[in-house]
Parts: sequence; structure tokens; C-alpha cells
Amino acid sequence: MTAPHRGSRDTKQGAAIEAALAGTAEFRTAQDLHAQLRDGGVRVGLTTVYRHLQRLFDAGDVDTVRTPSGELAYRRCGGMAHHHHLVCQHCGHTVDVEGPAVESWLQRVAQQAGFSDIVHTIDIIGTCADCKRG
Amino acid sequence: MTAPHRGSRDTKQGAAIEAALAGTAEFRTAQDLHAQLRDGGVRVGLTTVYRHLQRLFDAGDVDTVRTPSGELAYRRCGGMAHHHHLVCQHCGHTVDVEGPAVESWLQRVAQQAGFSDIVHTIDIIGTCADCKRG
DNA sequence: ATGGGTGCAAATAATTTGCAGGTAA
DNA sequence: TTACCTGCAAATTATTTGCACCCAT
Repeated sequence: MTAPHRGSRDTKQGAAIEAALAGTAEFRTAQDLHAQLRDGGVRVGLTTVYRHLQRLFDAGDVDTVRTPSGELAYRRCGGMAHHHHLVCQHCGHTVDVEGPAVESWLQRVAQQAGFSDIVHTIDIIGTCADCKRG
Repeated sequence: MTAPHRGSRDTKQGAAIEAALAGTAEFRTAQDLHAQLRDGGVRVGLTTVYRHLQRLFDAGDVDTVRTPSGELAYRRCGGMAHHHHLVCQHCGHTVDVEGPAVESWLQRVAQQAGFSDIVHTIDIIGTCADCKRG
């Protein structure tokens, strides 16, 4: 049944937040999710929404991107491997991209420079086809 | 002489901000630029830095991206050939790396997704050989 | 002189944290 | 009962705006 997560209790709030995320494939902001839950009759605090999203992110269950206006948006991560995002700076439309080639390049240059314990971020921003046209 | 921009006066502050941007090919945050200018002896307010960056962006003279921590970073458009940095999180040691392979990969995935006017940032952070030993 | 430029301080806004009290196990 | 969870309110941080004053033209 409701088997939410190892190491965390099973609360209405947590279940509601995970359900809300499970219900869509889109990126949602914390504020957005909070408003939706409230409107749906779930009594939950904004703080709790932030905390659950943070926990889900740490557990690798959700991805995040920055919206053009600077907010952090979350989306459930269908167990997909590590990947990056192409973000349209005009409409915020995002496309997932995987880059085995890039990952191995990163490992190679890091190794050549004598670096270890590498972490990296790649931000790719541009104009999507729709916005180019419009 | 100092021919700054159509429609704007020629002030020390404006010139200093444009000079600071012209001096690097990297993305810089407003806070960052402000601190650098202050340290360099330029008396300028944070507000003014933000206003000039905004104006330069509106004029199409600079690009912007969001840093992972959510701040807006600005970079002058059309600069020299760029490169990325490997940064040691312990001692701050930095190594420049160029990646023709990565650049072309970026172009390819962007094109496949129908994106244009691509800009990107790649941050690579790890532990350098010296710190690994120590 | 005069209107745009400047910058301090206050206003926004997203997100985080302190803390008192609730609740799952 | 005992932690962990919740959520209000206050704190933080990046950015914007109000407004009185200054300076390039």
C-alpha cells in the first residue's frame, strides 16, 4: 500500500505531494504545487512542500530546472539516467538530453588534470523552434 | 573616445561596468561585478550595476543564464573563443579546458531538438591531485 | 538650468530555518 | 511514549523600486 519512502513516515502531506508530482510529467514549482494542493482541499504548508521536494531531489526521485523567472521547478524523474536539459529562454520549454559522449569527455579531462570526485552541471539555453517562429 | 551607447549618458559608473564586462568572457553575476568594482576602487551602487546590466541586456549587448544557485549571470555577447574551468573545491585551483567535442555535441543535440541561439555553461568541480593527497 | 543617472533604503519574492506543538509508529 | 513531521512566522538572499540628490550635457 502506501509505501512512500525508506526512512520517512507516511503522512497525508507527503503522500499528497508525491501524488501531485506523479500526476503530471511537467515541471512544477513548489509554489505552484502548494497552490494546487490547497485548492484541492489538502491542508499543507508551503514549508512542507519545499521540504518534501528537497528530500525527493536528494533521493534522486525528481529533477529540477530553473524557470526563466528564476524559480526552481521540479518533475518526477522516471528512473532516467543522469541527463541534462535544453531550456528555451523565451517560453521555458525543456527537452531532456543524454550525453554519454559528454560524460566520458568530462571524466577524461578531469583525469588528465589529476582531478577526482568530479561533479558537474551543464546548462544549455537557447530559443526553441516555436519561439523562433513566433 | 568614450562613446558608450545611444540614448545613455557617459558616466564613470556606466563605463566601469561595461569595462568590467569587456574584460572577461565569463558569465558574471551583478553582485560579483559590483564587488569587483568596489574592490577596484570604483564608487558604484549595486542598484546601478543591476540597472546597467538590465539596459545592456535589453539592448542585446549581453546574454544571461541562471547559475545553479539561481542567480542571474551576464556575459558580453560575441566574445573570444571560450573555454571551461575545472575547479578544485578545496583549494580553488583552476584548470582551463577546451572541448571541441563537447561544443559540437551541444550544437548537434540543440539542432535535433529544434533549438537555436544556444549558449551554455559547464561547471566542473572536483578534488585536485594535491588536495587528494593532503 | 535640467533631465537623466545614482544610490541609499525600503519593497518584493522565492526559499530556508527556528521553534512549538501534532502524530505516526 | 518518542521521534519525526508540520506549519507559522521570522530570517536570508537576489533583485526591484521610491525618491531625493548629483552631474553630464
